[in-house]
Amino acid sequence: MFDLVEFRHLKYIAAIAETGNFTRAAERLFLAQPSLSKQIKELEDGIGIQIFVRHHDGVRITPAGQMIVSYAIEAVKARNEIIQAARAVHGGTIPALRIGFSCFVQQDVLRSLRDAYASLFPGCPMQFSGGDPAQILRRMEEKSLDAAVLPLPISGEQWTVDQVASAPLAVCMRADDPLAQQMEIQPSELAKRLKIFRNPDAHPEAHARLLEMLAEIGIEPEVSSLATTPSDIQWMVQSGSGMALIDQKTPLDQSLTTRPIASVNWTADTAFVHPVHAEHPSLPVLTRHFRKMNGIAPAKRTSRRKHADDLQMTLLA
Amino acid sequence: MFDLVEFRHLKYIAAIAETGNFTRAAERLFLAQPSLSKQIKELEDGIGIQIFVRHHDGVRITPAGQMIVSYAIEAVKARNEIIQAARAVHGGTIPALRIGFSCFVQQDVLRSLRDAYASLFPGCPMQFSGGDPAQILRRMEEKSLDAAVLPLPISGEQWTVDQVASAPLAVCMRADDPLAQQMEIQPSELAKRLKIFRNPDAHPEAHARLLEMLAEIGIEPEVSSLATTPSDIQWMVQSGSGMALIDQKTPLDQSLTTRPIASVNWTADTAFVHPVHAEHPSLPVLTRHFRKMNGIAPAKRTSRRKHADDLQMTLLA
DNA sequence: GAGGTGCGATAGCTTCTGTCTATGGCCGAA
DNA sequence: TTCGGCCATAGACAGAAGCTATCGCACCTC
Repeated sequence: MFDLVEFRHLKYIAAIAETGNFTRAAERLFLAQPSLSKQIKELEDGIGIQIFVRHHDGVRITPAGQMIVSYAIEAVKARNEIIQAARAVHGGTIPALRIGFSCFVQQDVLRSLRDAYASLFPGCPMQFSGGDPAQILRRMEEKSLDAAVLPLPISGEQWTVDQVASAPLAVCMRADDPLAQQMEIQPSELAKRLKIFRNPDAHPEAHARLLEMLAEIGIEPEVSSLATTPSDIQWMVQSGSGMALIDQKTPLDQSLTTRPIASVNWTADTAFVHPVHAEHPSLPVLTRHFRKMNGIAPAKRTSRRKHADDLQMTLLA
Repeated sequence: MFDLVEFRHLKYIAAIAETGNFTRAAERLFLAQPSLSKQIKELEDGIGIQIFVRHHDGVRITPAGQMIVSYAIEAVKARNEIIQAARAVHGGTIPALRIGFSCFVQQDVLRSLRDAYASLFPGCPMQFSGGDPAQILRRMEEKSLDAAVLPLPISGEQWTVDQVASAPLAVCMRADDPLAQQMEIQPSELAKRLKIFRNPDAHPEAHARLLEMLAEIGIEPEVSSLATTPSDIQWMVQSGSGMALIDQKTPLDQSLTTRPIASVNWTADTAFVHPVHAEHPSLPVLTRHFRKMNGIAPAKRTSRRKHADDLQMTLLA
């Protein structure tokens, strides 16, 4: 009974749903319209579900049909991508996936990426190479890297960006700093002490954005120390050169601590980035994988607060 | 080229992979062995991927084949479940999905569930009903509820449990409490002041687990106030009856605040639970949906700290 | 209201293909 | 050597998917 449903049908269903019209769907499928009608009718009868309601001016989709339509579109795309990727694996034409990453990206993110890749592309090698975001983007443009894990923001039409992690942005300071007695750091206090930054050349866009955000809460920091790695930053903070802003998940030296900034809710976000016109055959599958996660994730997305009060549920006792 | 691949093939591939043998797979599929051989051969030739390596004593799976095999198994199952569910929707035989929830579950989790259901089962009604976890489990056994969103732990062979949210477990206290000046609460201090608990009858397993965890860090609390809702707890804390442990995401009254417990990393986890032998036709699809999220999720799962810290334990709210 | 237009359904024929049975080749165990 | 297990090949056949031609229906225009 389920076996009546073949990919062929799913493709037809997707085309009909997208054109809203058997005739045009048939054209798009290079098929005669009666063939299409017949296939769909037999399918509907076979599985006992009416998918489309025929009108004189096209078709409407039933609720049950909508379920099938969404599924069909997804399923066909997934099939094609998997086969494409498996073909590449089989042909041995999968070169190592060359991933660039910033040393400011948390290791567990890289680990997750590695694990996901290993399970999706068994036996296919990866190469990781660290570097500045600016340099890594350049290397992706030169095609000496396939993809990267980088701190946001990354803008530009040429990049496909999927956020994969997010952590609060916090003030890093010495644990024995008097300010560490406070729960949160006030912007006014931060303004005087925030002096350690990443080298702006490493990720100009992120630096600019950070300064912009600081300006919004009235901070125009004196940028006096430039670091290139998280341990540089920690060393600088430790040696008393000032405070820094870091990803709260960064593993910290014992002598250091972090505090949130009062009245804001900033995050350090990390994304999986690759050129829109990807070259490496694994990228569509990987991207699909990430999108699924972010899609309609139940809970976990604190940013969903938007609908805070539209919640109306039938309460039964 | 992709269109050569039909569900029929995926079913065959899955059967061959599972039996390791064309002949037995053919039997299982009620098919003559040559038909199967021919189908697979044509498929392999068509898409240009060798999936199986034929030996005199059966078949091995190539790496590219492995990708396709895993995909095939998943895809066939997904198709069947979707059709099953759509059939139920179409037949109007989908009774309202009756969800029980504990009032200690954060609303955004319920909202996500509602949204996911609405998008997977357009037009199908839900009914929510609040209550104690113990009572809700009982009602699921009696089949007056289909599924529930509950704090972990939930054990027992009869339940299918999928974690859907997790938040740090924190100490809830008055904002003007002297201890609120501290960043973290030491277990020794907590021991004296922790007095407010959920009614143990509401979720005996969680209560027991909480006491066990507290014992591990040397706390044997005096359980002097019993609450049945988060607002009870907040009221009790506010009125000076002691401290409580709560999900850090709980919306707090202004006069209250939370602090982490020093040296541990406990979380309050929430799960989607239903009887293993589910009755409601949407449950396979919903569960599949949640599993996808949790599967190989790249980062985002703060609860993954387990690796770093054995002390981390699944807990209650 | 007559005729035109756009859409889907039906009928009948053709072609393709998935399945069957029968058989062959290969390898290892008895 | 022979037998048994396994997969591949060959040829026949039936069913299914496709095509063309045509119909029916609703709506629009004049």
